[in-house]
Amino acid sequence: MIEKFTNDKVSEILKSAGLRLTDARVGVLSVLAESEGALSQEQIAEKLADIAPNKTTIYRVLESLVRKGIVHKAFTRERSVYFELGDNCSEKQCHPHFTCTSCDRTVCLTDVEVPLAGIGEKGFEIHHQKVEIQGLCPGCSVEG
Amino acid sequence: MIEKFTNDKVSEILKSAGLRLTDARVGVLSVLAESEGALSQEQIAEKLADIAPNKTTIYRVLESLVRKGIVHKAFTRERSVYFELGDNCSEKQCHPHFTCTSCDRTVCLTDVEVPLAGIGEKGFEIHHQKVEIQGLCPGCSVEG
DNA sequence: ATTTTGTTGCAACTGAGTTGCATTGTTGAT
DNA sequence: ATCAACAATGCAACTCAGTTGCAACAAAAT
Repeated sequence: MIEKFTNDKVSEILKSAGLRLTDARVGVLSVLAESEGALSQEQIAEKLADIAPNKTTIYRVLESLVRKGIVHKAFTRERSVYFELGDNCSEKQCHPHFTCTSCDRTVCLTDVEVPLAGIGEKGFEIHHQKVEIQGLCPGCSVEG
Repeated sequence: MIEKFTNDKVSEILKSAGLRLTDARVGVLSVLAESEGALSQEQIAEKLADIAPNKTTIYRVLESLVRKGIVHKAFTRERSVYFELGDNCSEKQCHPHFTCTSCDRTVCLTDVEVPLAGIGEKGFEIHHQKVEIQGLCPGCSVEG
């Protein structure tokens, strides 16, 4: 598997965003870069057991990264927020997320495009459009 | 303003869903029917001050209504879930919700259609697609 | 090296939503 | 109308993701 982000790349991202280079930030960003899908604070904490940052720190790191647009809040499940890198999203739209109601897994549909809602002429200015889909994933729809 | 649902209509909906007719259920359903937008448990409780059902009851009523598809979880904001009637949604898609990042209001775009993601040939079976939009509402985008 | 300023850890807190259980209300059969 | 069966309710205690205040600390600028 190809490392999406080298350590140098992570440093560069943080620097150019005007964020200080700290172990926690590098850790969180690396974990998100290596993950297939979005992760909750708890999942990030598990993967950072070696540097074991406090959960408050992880939340604050995520907050700073979200503010800079580097990380997105992908969706909320079971009362927890799931975070992911914003690099698989176009300017105004995140890739859709599909959650299977049978096997309960969530999949990132990074190659799927859904057009922006046509609400420009009504005076709305779209900054960000998010699509969430529920249904049966390929595996479960065959079995059913 | 036109009452969307008469009391008889509410009774009928509950009966045909196989749900018992109780004060709490009629209350919650009426409140949602009369509301412009989605409401949280707390907002529903405020509007039901006359019958003052316990918050547990409201959560359980909402759960039963969601299970029957009468009510939808529209979106999550500030860690609370907002509920609305499912009657402004087509079979497989809810109307989009727009949240203004300036005035912080959320608007139901009931007349806006966004096509379903084209993921059928990949084996996904879409049951429900939800669209959330952030940006500036007509009022705020003029001022800015 | 020192100052400035942003970051971290800790412990205590918040509050939306949940759970178990005793009580009450709805419904359908008699 | 009465009653049994079962579903719905209220209450109090709980859960747990996320937040807050503050003191200690570390990164970057001088």
